[in-house]
Amino acid sequence: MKNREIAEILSEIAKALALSNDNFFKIRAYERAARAIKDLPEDIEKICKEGSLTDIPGVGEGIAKKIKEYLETGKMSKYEEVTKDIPHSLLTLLDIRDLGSKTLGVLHKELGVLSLEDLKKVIEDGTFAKIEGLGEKTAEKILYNIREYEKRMGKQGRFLLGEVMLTVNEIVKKLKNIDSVTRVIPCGSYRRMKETLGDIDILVESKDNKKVMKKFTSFQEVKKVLESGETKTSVIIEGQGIQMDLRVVPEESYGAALMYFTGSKDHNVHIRSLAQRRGLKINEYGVFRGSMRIAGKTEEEIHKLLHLQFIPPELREDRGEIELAMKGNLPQLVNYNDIEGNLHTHTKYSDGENTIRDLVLKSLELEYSYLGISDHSKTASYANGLSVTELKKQSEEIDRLNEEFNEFTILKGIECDILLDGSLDYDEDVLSSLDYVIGAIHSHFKKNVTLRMEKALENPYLTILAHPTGRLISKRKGYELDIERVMDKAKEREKILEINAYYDRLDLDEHNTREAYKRGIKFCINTDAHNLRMFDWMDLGVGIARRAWLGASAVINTYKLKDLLDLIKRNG
DNA sequence: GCCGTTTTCGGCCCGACTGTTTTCAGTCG
Repeated sequence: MKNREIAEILSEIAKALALSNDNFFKIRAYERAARAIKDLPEDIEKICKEGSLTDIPGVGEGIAKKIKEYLETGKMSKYEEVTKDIPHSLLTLLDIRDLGSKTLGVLHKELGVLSLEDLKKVIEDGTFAKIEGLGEKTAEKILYNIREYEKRMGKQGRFLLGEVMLTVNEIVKKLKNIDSVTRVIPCGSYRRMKETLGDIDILVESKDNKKVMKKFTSFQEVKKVLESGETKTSVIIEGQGIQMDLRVVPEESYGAALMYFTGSKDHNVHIRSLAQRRGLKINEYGVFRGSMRIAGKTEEEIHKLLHLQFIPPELREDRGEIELAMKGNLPQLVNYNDIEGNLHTHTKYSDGENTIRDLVLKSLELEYSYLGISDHSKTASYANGLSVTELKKQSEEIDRLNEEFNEFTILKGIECDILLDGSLDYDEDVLSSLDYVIGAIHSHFKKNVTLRMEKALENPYLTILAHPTGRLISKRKGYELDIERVMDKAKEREKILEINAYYDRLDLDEHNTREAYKRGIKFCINTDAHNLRMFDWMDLGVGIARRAWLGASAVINTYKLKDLLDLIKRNG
């Protein structure tokens, strides 16, 4: 996939144009196209071959032609042209907070700044502060931001959703405890359930802005206050170093503020221009006709006023959801409370921390109606995989517990290693004694992974393929495999692909999930839980499913027990 | 450079905060 590569080039063109003071709207067009391509679910080369580049929102004839040129020749002449007199080292300086193209353009022109070293030098020798419009305070602020920039250089610069969830929950709880606060909702990419976040946006409903801001900035989690006004405050959070933006609005504006603060940016721009064409104006305080506010209290009433079906946050990416909402054709998405059970879980029998009973009680707390136990198979010695004898012992314990909890069902499963030759880790008679088998690759990531998976998918006993690409978001790229072939085989053999909601895996990701969904493949959302707390990651997996536009019928662990058994028995 | 429920030309979302200014430009989301 060259999506990221092309997005980066378009973004650099935008930066170069900005430094040359080119047309503002042209710059924005490049930025928008770059964002759309970076987050595109499909492979851009495939789209180009189909001749449908201009179907991408924000890509017109001009940019399509440039992308085509790049894919065919490996070069983009527009990029070469605009960066001819602007070194790459200058463009990267635009990633420093509060240093925009206007300021950097002046520094380049008047002080000859070309690099980070140059920039530091002109700040330290005082020439920076002498430029008209700048000053000591700005110099100090930029210097601080340079240090922060240097710290995150080389790092991804984004945070994992599952990683920031705890921090967010803590702070939401504290905010709710403030007297005048009536509602607190995390917005932004957090609410849209993107797998990684750049920052955290929190919306508060209160009549006493000053009090909220004062309390918030004094929370012990706050490391530095970037800015703080009547309605908006930005801080850096201790530990993770993530930025948190807090916005306070009154009740009558809460719906409009939710929409504004949830984004995405492109979705908002699209919605607002739609309103504009109807003679309306939308901002974070409401929908206005002239100076009259005619809506704003809830998101639902704003959608209704614009003749739009309600658009769930996870779809708000300007990928065609607005057009569908206009026609009332949005997909019915799987819901967070549709999940009936977790089928990929580990117990003390292998490398989990809890007993089967503990997991049953946790499942009951979550109002699940069944639970699948899937400890590791015998070859997975590093994870204390189960011998045939141990598996039998576990089976007997499950029988006893099933009698004890008669309204609830525990299913017998296994996370079975797919071996080097593509075979499964137990004999047929063992596999056939189980309710279902999850196949997983845990070793030899570079050896014939595609072939091994294909062979495993042909095995009649395999039910579900675990974490199909093997990636770890922040650490490991994944197996060397042809995921398209694996998807085709899964479809052919009617096998189920797992959406593994372990916070660092999130595998399949939303793009592959959407591709597989288009093929008519079914999924199972699991948390791969090794302890009770990990059960709470289920929402991450449902978030991926929703972002990939999946309906509940594509997710087998939303089925009632009987339907689930029908499916996996037929399958296994 | 993109785009169309007044348009294939002439628009392009909207507002908060800060610092350097005496009314606003730059940056951000």
